[in-house]
Amino acid sequence: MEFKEKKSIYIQIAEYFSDNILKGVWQVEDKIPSVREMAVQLEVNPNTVMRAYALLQERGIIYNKRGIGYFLAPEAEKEVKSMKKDEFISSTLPEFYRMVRLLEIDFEELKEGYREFLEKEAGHEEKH
Amino acid sequence: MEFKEKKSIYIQIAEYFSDNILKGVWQVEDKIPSVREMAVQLEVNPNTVMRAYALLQERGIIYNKRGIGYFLAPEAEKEVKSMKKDEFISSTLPEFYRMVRLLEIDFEELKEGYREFLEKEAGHEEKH
Amino acid sequence: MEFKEKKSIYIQIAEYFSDNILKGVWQVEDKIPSVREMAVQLEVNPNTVMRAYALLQERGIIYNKRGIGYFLAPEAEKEVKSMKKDEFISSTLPEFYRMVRLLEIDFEELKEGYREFLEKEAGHEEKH
Amino acid sequence: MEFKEKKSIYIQIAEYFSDNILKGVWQVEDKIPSVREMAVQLEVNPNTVMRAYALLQERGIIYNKRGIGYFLAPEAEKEVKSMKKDEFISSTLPEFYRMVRLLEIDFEELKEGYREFLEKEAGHEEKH
DNA sequence: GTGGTCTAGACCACC
DNA sequence: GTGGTCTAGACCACA
Repeated sequence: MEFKEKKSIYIQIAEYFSDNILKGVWQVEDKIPSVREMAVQLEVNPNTVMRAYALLQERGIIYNKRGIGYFLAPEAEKEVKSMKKDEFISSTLPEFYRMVRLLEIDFEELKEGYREFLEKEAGHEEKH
Repeated sequence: MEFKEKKSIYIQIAEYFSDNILKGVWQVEDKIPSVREMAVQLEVNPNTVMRAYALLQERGIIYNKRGIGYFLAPEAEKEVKSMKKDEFISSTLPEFYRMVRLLEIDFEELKEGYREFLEKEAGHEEKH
Repeated sequence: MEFKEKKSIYIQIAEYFSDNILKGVWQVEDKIPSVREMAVQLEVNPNTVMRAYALLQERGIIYNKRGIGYFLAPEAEKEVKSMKKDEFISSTLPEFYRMVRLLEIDFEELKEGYREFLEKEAGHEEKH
Repeated sequence: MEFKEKKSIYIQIAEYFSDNILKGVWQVEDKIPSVREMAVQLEVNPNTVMRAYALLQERGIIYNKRGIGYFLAPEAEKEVKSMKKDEFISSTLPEFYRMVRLLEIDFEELKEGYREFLEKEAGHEEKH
């Protein structure tokens, strides 16, 4: 996994989990990798993974069984979805509209671009 | 002018200028307020304004006449537009598509939302 | 390290790094001293060091790993060399030619002077 | 006359005078243009011209007859020459040697470049 | 008046 | 520990 420059790493890790839950890759009650394991895999400081897990736990997406590990919460998918939706409405969408307006971009172009985006992603999926 | 919590102030100041240039509020060769003046007006430290101006100068949006002040560069509008477009394509748009896809949002809804956004903005303009 | 009066300190710090890279003292991927550390060592304010580092980063000579520190960029030497060469051609050389011409200096003398300069520098190196 | 970005304007004005004296364009005891006249001609603030004249006077290159104007000092050429030589030795030359060494430039190339520089300048002179 | 540099010291997010 | 941002206040050169 590669990290983008701008966002903090622990946020990107948390998003990686959220996205996979939303995509249905992981199922409720699954055990998720331990902090140490994840840290090695991502080549990241364990503290950073810890922080990502703490964030997810705080939002009710995962929970902890002491001495055993972290698990996906029963409500995980619902939580993630509502969280993402809030984020989309309060942050992504306004910024998007603002830019479209400033740059006088045609909405139809964007629709076309989205179609291409979906195709490209479908291509990626097949690879796995 | 109010500042958002997350973005650094000097970035927001720079964006405030960029946006106004794009909106045609300011014209090429206009003198922009002095560092100190702007600092008083925005209730921030002069250093912070200085930093915003330095950023804008570096990007060719404003230029300096020594001992006199800062002025909008001839290429200001072109520079801002190309800069914003790059940002949109490399950052805003991918994030937007990603979210739309994850949340399985209908594109027609967004189009409708955009129409409302424009109306709301038009309302704001009239107030001034 | 001593600073000259005329040039700003942060520029001199940046040049100190550039020169050392060009001389091969530092190698690609080396970690460079932290901002605070450097500030103590040079007896300047951390902000001043920060400014120098920001300048070097902007020019692609160093890069940052968040929470860890600054490192020499893979392209550091190439960047520095092309930068210095540009500076030499656009600034140092024309000024030099202009002065030589005005003062009607013999080029052979300068060649001799350069030989002495190299010897003197070699002497300095041995001291270390 | 156009001014370079980096050097302060009043220094550039002073250098413009020095250079012309050294080139023999102006002769001892010539009256030089009044501050106001010069300011209009150069499209510059009179204060700036004043500062340049003050600098030249301080160095014994021009002198002032009250109510009449500024004149080239008898020793003007000698003064300028010694001043420039000092500047060359203490500033231009060391910087030049330093760069030549860092960039590992061949001295013969520079000699060739100087020949071209002289030819180009000769061309310019003829135009006048 | 203008910008530009620097210090001292604080606070924050991140790893 | 790391960088990054910001404030307050000072001083300087320049037009």
